[in-house]
Amino acid sequence: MLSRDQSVVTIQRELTAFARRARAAAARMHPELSLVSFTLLSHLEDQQGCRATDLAAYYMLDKSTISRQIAALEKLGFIERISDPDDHRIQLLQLTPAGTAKLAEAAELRRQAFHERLADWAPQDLDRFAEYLLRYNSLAEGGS
Amino acid sequence: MLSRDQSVVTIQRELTAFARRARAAAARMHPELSLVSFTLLSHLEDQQGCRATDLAAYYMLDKSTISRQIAALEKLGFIERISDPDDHRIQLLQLTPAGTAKLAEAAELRRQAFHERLADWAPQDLDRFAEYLLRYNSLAEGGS
DNA sequence: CTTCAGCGTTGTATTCTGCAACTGCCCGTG
DNA sequence: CACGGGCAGTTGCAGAATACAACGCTGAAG
Repeated sequence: MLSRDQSVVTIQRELTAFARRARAAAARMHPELSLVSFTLLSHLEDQQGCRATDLAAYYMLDKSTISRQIAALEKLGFIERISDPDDHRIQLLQLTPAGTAKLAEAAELRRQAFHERLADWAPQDLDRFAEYLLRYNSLAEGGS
Repeated sequence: MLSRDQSVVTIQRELTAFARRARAAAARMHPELSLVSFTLLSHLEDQQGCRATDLAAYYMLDKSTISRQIAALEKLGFIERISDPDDHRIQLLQLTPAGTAKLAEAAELRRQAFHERLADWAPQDLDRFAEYLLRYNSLAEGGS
């Protein structure tokens, strides 16, 4: 077994390597939907809609970046803005049917790719890997 | 236990979420060294030097992108190019002492952050998580 | 009413990235 | 030996993503 420090270094290195390739890999899988767009749509689906500021906070992006991404996605017809009647500063962002469909299509491509890559894994290993990632990311949510 | 499909979907989602934040997180940790620069330097250290083309292939980046990154890192004095005497097309890229020091400094910051985040984990879980990531990435190396 | 804070947009500059064209070099074939 | 093809790397160019700062609008607190 690796020492604690070796394990941490390995985890760090491998997660970084993955992150480094994720953008290009996502772009190859579905050229029309960048990694950012894809994750934003996913988030909207999971959350059943949310505000632009929430997206910015969650993904550590500037609100201006989100604003432009949102504008592009709206122009494509994938999301719509619903003004909050109580507070006109707030826009609730939601997926349109077209956006839901597009997201499902991209997600299916990704799902297939992941399934292929993980085809050889034992179910127990998959389960544990998923659990570890969840645990890691839940810790990361608060800060760095 | 989760079903195989649930596990795969979770792995996909969580890896993507991590990738989405990695750049910003890395930028906050050491503003002088972008995620790309950091990973390139790390790769050079691990491999004891390699060619620009190898970096491009490994990280799925265009060779022009690598070329520019390399040029910037050379200008900063972090790497040096050594022409292969047998084949003048080839440049062996290597870390300079300054590059090694800079990398160590950034790596230490990252290592601390990871250690903190993983402080609560049992050694066995760390070991398995590291193993899973290695296994996943080694499969990914060839293609998507 | 006035001031302040929160949400979102827009202007501007920087950085990253890919594609295509180009140079220089190596190697195999005729 | 000359030539053509292929590999390594660079550069010109354009597009996208991003951050920072300044602004406008709205709501809330005093």
